[in-house]
Amino acid sequence: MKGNKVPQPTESELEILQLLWAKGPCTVRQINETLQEERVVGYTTTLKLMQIMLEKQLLTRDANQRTHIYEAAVTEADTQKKLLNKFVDATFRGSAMKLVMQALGSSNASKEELDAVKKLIQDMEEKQTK
Amino acid sequence: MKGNKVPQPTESELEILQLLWAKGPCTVRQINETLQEERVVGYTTTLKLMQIMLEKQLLTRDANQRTHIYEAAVTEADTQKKLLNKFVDATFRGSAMKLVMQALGSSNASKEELDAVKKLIQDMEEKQTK
DNA sequence: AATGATATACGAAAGATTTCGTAATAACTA
DNA sequence: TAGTTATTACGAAATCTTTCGTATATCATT
Repeated sequence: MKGNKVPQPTESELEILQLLWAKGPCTVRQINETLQEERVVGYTTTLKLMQIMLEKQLLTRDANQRTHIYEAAVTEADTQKKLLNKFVDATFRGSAMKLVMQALGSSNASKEELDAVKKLIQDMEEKQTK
Repeated sequence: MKGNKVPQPTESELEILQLLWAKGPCTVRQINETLQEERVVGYTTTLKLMQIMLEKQLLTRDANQRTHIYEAAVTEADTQKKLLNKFVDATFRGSAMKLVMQALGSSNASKEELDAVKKLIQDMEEKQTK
C-alpha cells in the first residue's frame, strides 16, 4: 500500500523528474545544462523548481557538500500510473481502451512491440478465465 | 493536413468540450447545470470560460437568439490525438508502447475489449508485412 | 411603462505555475 | 588576503488559469 500524500508534479517538474530518472542523482547545474540543450532557462529558475520539488517531497537531496545532490523521491512507474489515470479520465472520459486504440493507431510500433502487447493481452485473458 | 493554429484546451476547457461532444450544441446554462452536478461553479464562471474558448476558436456559437448556442469547433478524435502525443512525450518520454502496456495493465478490460485490441494489432501487423 | 427574471460582456481578483533578480555564503585563485 | 566565481536562499514579478462581481441589455409580464 501507499499512504502517498505527495502531490503530482507539474509539467516543468515532470521534465526534471524525467532527467533524474534517466541519469540518477544530479546537481542543479547538471539538470540546468541538460534543460538548456532544449531551450533557454535560467539557473535560478531550475534551482527554484527543484527546491519546490524538495518541499513537495518529489525529490530528496544530499546537502552534505556545498553543492547539493538531488534525487527523485518518487518512482517513474508510480508517477506514470497516476498521471495516466488522470489523463484517461480527463481526455478519454475514463475509457482506457479508447486511449489504447488511439495510442496504438498513431504509433509506429514494430512487430516486436506489437507482439509484446499481444502477449500481455494473452496473459490477461488467461488470468480472467480462471 | 491541418493548418490548425487552435491552442490545446486547458483542463477546465476540456471538461466543457467533453460535454459538448457528448450532448451536441448547448447553451451556457445547460453546460453550467451539468457541471453543477459534480461541483459548485458559478454561472458567470462557465460563461467566461466559454467566451474564452470562443476566442481561442475551440468553440463556435450561434448568436442569433438572445440565448447563444455553443458548439465544439474541434473534434474529439483530433483533440485526443494531440493531447495524447503531448502526454506520451511528457510522461513516457515518447514511448507509446510503454503507455499502452501501462494502460492495459491497470485497466479492467473485458474479454471483448481485449479482443478488439488484438484485432487492431493483427490488422497493423498485416499492413506492415506487405 | 415599470418590474422582475435571465443573458451577455467585461474587468479584475484569486490561484497556480514559472521565471528571475538580488543577497548571502562558501570555495577558489591570483 | 582580496577579488572572483559558484552555489544556495528567498522574495517577488510575470504569466496562465480559474473564478466571480457588476454593469448592461433583452425579454416577458403586468
